[in-house]
Amino acid sequence: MSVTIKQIAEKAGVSRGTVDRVINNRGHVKPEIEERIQKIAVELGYRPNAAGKALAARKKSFIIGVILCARGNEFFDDILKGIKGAEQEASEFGIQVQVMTMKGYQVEEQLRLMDQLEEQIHFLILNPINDERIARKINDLSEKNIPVITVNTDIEGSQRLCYVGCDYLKSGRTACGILGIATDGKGQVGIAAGSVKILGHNQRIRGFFETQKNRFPDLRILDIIETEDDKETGYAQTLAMLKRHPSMDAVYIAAAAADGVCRAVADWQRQNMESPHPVKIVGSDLTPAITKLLKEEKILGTICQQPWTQGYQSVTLAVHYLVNGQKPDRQYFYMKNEIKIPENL
Amino acid sequence: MSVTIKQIAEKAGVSRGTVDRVINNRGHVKPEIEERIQKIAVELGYRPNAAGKALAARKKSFIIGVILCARGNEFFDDILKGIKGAEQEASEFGIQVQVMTMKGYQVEEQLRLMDQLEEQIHFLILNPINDERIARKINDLSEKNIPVITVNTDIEGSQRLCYVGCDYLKSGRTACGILGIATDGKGQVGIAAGSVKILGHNQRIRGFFETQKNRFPDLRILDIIETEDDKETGYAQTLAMLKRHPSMDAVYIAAAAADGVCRAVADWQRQNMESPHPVKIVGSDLTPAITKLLKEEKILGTICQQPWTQGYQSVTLAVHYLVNGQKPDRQYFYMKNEIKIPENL
DNA sequence: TTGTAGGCGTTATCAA
DNA sequence: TTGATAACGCCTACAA
Repeated sequence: MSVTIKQIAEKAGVSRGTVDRVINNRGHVKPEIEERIQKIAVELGYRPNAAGKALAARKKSFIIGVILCARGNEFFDDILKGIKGAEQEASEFGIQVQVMTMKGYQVEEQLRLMDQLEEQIHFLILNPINDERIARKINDLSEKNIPVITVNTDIEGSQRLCYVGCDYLKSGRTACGILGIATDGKGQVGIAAGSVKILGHNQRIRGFFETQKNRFPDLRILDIIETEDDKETGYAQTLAMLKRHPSMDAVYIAAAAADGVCRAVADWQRQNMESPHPVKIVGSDLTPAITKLLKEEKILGTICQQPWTQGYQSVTLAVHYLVNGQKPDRQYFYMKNEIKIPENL
Repeated sequence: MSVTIKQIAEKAGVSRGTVDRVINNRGHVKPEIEERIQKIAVELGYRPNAAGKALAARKKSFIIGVILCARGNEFFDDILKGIKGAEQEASEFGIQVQVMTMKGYQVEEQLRLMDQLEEQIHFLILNPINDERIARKINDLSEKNIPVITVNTDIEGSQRLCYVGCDYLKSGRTACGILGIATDGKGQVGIAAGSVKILGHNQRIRGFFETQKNRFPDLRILDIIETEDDKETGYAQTLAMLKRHPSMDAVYIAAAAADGVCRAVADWQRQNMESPHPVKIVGSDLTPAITKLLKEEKILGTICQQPWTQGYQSVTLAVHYLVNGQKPDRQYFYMKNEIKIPENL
């Protein structure tokens, strides 16, 4: 049976209160007694009981705030589900979760939401826009004792506790690995990014190049376009790219707008009567749209990033911080890059 | 803030004890009062607090027994780690976990271990040998109020509460999907199973055939051998198979003994000077041996089955049963079939 | 059939 | 600086 504070107190000949003060570094304990208690705790292998903590924590009633650029972006649905899942657990600690979503990536809007939440919350989970003003606001909150965790996208130059999300570099490498396998290392590849300015897409492309260089030297990357995460732009840009490079036989979609890209490929194949050949496509994430394309075998596979876990884990880390006062033990909580094909959906 | 038994008691004008009796169906409550309390509980959306339950459960001190055919099989290391992870959680409920491992698959040995544990435990997690005597023993234990969960392998004709483990059919389908992609749907495939008598390997092969038929009609399955999960047998059988079918250009390893198979392929490629061609290999699971083969690019990829989660989840389900008296809500807890290539290790 | 009281481990408050 | 006490939500033995 595991060791309790009570047992330590008995063994040390002090009250439970004193042991609690020592264990949680609350001060107000005579140094020699502190030392004795520490020693006994280690000796007995004391591990705090989470259930006890949970019960005691209910008297405090903290609130965790969440801001996501999720409106009109179905990719975030799974992140939201993960947050909902953790909310149940948080409520056992008397902790509430307040989620706000915004549409698009306006810095002003995000700053406004942060200001608004500031009064009510004790912790912030943020899907940040990579802008200096946001970074400053994060630091501002941190100083006011509202720690921040970034989720899904990270931001440079801020004091966020940690980042929970995709390892975009690895995601790009994995995509290249799959296209390398599919084309016997000889693919003529085009890349469709959302915007090369978006940090994540940029890193995916870097990762793709890295693996191309190291492992598939005969694979060629012919072109990179930007879809602006928009179907129609994606369609037009992809079609133009295919016309520029008639030998292209593979496409990596490092962003949303997979529908547009796939439609362009299909149309081009229909038009390009003189030298028809298949174009192998690898996508990113697993939205309903992508699932459909997978099942219809319009794309070969897709590289996913555990969105549910991103939501769940960020809340769990916040709960752990609020209940135990413990910071996350590392800066980066990277998700797995899961490869999905029709067979293992 | 979430609803507690106390709040329900106040609203219903009865004591907490009575509410507890109703909520947990302990009987000894006047029907009309029972009904009233039920109604209020639903109305208020009562959800029991796990922390409170955990604390109260500590007074009972249950023991969960685990039997695994894990000795000398490094695949089970991750399952054991998952069990260790859940043990921590279980100990907060005052529940202990007692693990026994055995080498090989002797029915007698497993029966002996089951007999031995029977006296001490309140729940059994079993990696069963698919034999009728084991099934009978499972039913025997169930009647003695020791429920059983099967892990990693299932058994027919028993009353185990549920199965936690790999969806072998899907695993085989996924392997075929990858080899289909890698060979442009035109591979000449050999399959290396451990033994076609092992249920899991058999299902993997069935899954592989299924996808071949439905999605890759031009892919041909030339031969199936049995490695008996032994390196040397695997080597010899594979070499013989390659000699029988010189056109073979892909191998699916549905079992352990990947080293032997890969060595045979390498040797054969060295010998077969007249018509050299690459042989693409897909494996199963992610043991240290397989990881090495992946990194050396001797195999293309491998299909994994979340062994850690198998261990963790089986214990969690047992804990949940013992603490809440609730049976798992389904018969099958299937793991994801994760595709691993060097880039997303 | 129903209510009361004490305890599970931890923490906060108040008194000494 | 330290100790005593009550509370968090749930369960159970015992009393009424």
